[in-house]
Amino acid sequence: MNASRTARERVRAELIQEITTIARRQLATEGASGLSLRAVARDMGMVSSAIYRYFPSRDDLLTALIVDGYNAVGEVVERADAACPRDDFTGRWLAVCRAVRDWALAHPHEYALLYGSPVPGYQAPVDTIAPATRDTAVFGAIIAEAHRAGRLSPPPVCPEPPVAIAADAEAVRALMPDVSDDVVARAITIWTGLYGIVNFELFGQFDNVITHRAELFEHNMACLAAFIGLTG
Amino acid sequence: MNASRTARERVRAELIQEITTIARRQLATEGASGLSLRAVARDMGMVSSAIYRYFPSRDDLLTALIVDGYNAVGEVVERADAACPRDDFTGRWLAVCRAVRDWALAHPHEYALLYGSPVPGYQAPVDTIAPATRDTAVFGAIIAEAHRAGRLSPPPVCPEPPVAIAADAEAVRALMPDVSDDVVARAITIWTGLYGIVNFELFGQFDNVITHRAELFEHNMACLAAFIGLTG
DNA sequence: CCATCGCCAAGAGCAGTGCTCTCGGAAGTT
DNA sequence: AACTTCCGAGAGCACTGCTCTTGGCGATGG
Repeated sequence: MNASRTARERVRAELIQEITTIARRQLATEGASGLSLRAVARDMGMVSSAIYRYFPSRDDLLTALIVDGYNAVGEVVERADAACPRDDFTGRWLAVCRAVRDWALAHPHEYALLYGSPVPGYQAPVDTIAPATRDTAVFGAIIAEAHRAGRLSPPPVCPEPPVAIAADAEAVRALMPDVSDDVVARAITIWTGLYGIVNFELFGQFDNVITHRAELFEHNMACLAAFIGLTG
Repeated sequence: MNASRTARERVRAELIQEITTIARRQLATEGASGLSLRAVARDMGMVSSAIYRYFPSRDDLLTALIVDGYNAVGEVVERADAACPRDDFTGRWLAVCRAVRDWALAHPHEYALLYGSPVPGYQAPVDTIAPATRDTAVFGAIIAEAHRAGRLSPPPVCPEPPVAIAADAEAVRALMPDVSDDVVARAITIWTGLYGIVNFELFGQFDNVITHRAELFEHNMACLAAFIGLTG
């Protein structure tokens, strides 16, 4: 029957859920390299080989955690954006920046798994691509809507973008239609700038140098907003 | 005698050198997590326990590689800067940016060890601090000398930096005397921006999105130079 | 209702890891 | 020549990811 089969499937799904939950807890305390299938099995009162019924390899478990992580940061970013007045574009940008940083500080090991050095030998499967673009889509929407509302006027400090990046810009424009190549390039600049400063804070480059990190971050993001020409 | 003692010391130093060389080769091919003391020992025809006479733990070997890595990128940056006319500040900035990116692309695993996710449980000892600031010192010098030469005029796009970061700015000013808090904040922005884009390129965030990476990088760095007000 | 098939936990086992300990020999010191 | 120090070798511990086999339990089909 379908019912019984779904019962089987249900307990299976629940076990998978429990495995990822325990794995995420381990990831949070030990870090990615300390994630051990055997330890997860021990925590569940199972034998290590049983785990392999649900995750064929450690990398598959990592993939599940990565997908969860991208979705978590994506959701946090979407919520932060949604909580802002639609026409406060600078506010929306700052809100999503704070959301990213706060989530990163709260889940440093998960963040490192997403945006840090890739695990050697690990090739991100296609399943991770879609969740990985959730936050980026929000950024793109903010820029696109600000542009459409006429609230985007980039100050003329940048040189003209080279023609070589026109093709890439065309692809990126899927996220933010109608903006110029110059704006696309600036968007990439502030996008990488956001994650660059979060990386430096989390990965230790600010140690012994910068102490008022929240204030610096806030100011930095405001400057990047001004750099791309967000007004208000 | 001193001579014999130094003979002992010399063969010891040579062995340490050989260990780090082999370890660096392994790091380049396998990545940090694939670095194995036993494999290094095998490559040297030693038994694994003998390695511990020279490096008390795997982390100590990692530390040696990290120090070497910081010095390598520091030297590359210094050379790139030194090859430029002293008063071509924009050119110097772009040259060091390219040097960082080229080195990162040539030594991805070493770069990841320096600027990627920290190895869990690994605490960078004080020995790594000084080498880690070699590249930063070059950046600071470029900004400072441009300011002194009157060739630094930041466009007025940024809000005023908050007073909270004044203390940090004072510390950073050791690298670039006499500049304003605003310039310090912008310097941090372009500094994190440089490594942010290199991180994204190396760690896979540009995959399936950006193909003309050298051109985008070049343009991006030129924009950051304009952002901090480098003229010429 | 019974036989069958498929899923799954358990255990043993392999090859590898970091690291510790002991032992014996060689090199340097007095 | 005796002694101390250093160092390589080997065995061993606890751990890892992963594979294979075994046996049982539950769902399925006749």
